[in-house]
Amino acid sequence: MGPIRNMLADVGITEQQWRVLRILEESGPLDPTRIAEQACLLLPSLTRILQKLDEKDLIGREVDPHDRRKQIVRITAQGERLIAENLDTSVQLMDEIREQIGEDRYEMLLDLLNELDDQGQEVEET
Amino acid sequence: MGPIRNMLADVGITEQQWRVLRILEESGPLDPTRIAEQACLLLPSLTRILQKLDEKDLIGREVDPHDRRKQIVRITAQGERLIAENLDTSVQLMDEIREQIGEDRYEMLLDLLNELDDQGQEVEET
DNA sequence: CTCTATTAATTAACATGTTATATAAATACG
DNA sequence: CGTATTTATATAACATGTTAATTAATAGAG
Repeated sequence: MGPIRNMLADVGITEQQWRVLRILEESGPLDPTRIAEQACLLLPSLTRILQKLDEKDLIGREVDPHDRRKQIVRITAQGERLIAENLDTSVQLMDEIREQIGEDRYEMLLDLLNELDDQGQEVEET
Repeated sequence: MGPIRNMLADVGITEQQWRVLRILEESGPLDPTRIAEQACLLLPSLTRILQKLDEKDLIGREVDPHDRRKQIVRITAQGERLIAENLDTSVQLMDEIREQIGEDRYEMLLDLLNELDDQGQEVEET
């Protein structure tokens, strides 16, 4: 179990749920499609994750009054509290990982993964 | 859907099942623990994959006579035929991916991922 | 030799990945 | 205006990832 996964298990959420929460906290209210883009998740996965976060009262959802197909998802005060209580530890753990592999190598890895991801998108469009 | 996944879907197996089959074809009969190591799979996942491959008669299994806790898993003639009929296409598709990202970058990516794996770390974005 | 600890594999329970399909609402268009 | 198409989200069905618990067999200590 990764150290970050350990920490999150203690507060009862998964890595993806944490990821979605952080996106909502940083970017403000969003509709599911945009959350999925930012989190690199497919919509069926995101649907389930939002249902879990909703049950835990970490997010709230309203129908978009301008387009009733859409939702507006926003983090709750309780969700913000959960982030505030764990962000420092999370950042610290990420720093340790970056240190162990090396800052430059870490950046390179992220670049390569993004490049691979971009390529995957192109292939889909044919 | 990735191009390789597409090809495998046509013959009715998944990428992981293909991966396990190829390991058995290259390395010969193995016990599940060693297959899991080579395929970077956890044993519970491998257990299910072996069950599926067994149902499709692509592998066979016997109890190890020297240690009856262990199994000896081997690919069947039908499994070897499936690989023979698809290996060329698979290698071709992988070559295309390597070309698109670049040979040097591809090697670098594999190195970095192996390094991460050696450290027992995981790619976790906060 | 017996009892306990360890090992190999499986099962259970839950979360996510992936593709196909469904449903409702908005848009396009004749 | 009414119907066909598109868009946003959800559901279904199956495969895998992940951790804990279980079972059967072996190895080891006393």
